[in-house]
Amino acid sequence: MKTMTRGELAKECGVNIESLRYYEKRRLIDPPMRSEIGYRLYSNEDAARIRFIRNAQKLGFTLNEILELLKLRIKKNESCEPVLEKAQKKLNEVEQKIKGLKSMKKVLKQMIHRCEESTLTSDCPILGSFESGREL
Amino acid sequence: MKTMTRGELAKECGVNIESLRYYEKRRLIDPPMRSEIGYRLYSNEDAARIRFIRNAQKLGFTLNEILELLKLRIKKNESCEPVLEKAQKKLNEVEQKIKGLKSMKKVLKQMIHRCEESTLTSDCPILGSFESGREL
DNA sequence: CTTGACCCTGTACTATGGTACAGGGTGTAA
DNA sequence: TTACACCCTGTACCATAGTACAGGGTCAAG
Repeated sequence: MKTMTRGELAKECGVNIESLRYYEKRRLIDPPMRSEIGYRLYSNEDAARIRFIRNAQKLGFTLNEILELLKLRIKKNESCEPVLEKAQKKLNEVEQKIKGLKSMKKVLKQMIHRCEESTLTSDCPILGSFESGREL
Repeated sequence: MKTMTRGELAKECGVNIESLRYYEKRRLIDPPMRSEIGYRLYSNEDAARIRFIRNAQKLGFTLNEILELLKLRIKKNESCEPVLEKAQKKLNEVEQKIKGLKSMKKVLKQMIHRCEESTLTSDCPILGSFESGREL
């Protein structure tokens, strides 16, 4: 299996080299294999995990939430119940976020439209964008 | 016009009373009117602004980004060009976020499905969820 | 055989986004 | 008239998520 050093992985995933150690400390990634002289050796799965973490962060999830997401793996001989429940909860969160982003999208489009039509008004559509989405 | 004190606004918007002062310092809200004895008096528009801020935060925008969004108001006698450009940029960001959330949604649904069907496997679908969305 | 580019550990510092006082004023209700 | 719930300012503290050393090891190229 192809492996990467810390610097290579950091470059590959576009993260700071120190962040990798930080994620390891926070248990977001498993302690990687070590070479004979003690260098960390990362797998492609580690890379996928790092990319997942960065993407999820951009979507507004905290590292703790991301840890929860990552723990949602189904292991053999283990009850599915708790996983199912958490996955369902996360799914709801994700759907709420999508909803919120869609209203933001709508309002941005409105603004772009107004600009293009030169319908200059001083009221701000952006403030109304969540009026009916307070529960997010 | 109906006004609110700091405590009332905080309660109304479900935020800590001190956060309001913090947002004022960060210029996310204008310095509000003051009563004769110096109490802050907030309008309904201020409340909408606070709600917008909180919602946008949950969607993964930083306070600086939110400030950018809030500045996207069209003022009379002002060129629309820069607003248009920024709005377009923000719109792209929002669309990318929606994309990312949709792939996360898909993968969560998959997991729920697997759970329900008791198709226990040890491979984790979550890691693949962004494989084709690295540009987010 | 040493210089440069990596890696290791531990620890300290930073930025962001709050949150919590301390010390003081106001205003109404018992 | 004093107790309580508010408000004010300034400043200090906190958690999260990194980021940057210091001090030291490894190894390939010149």
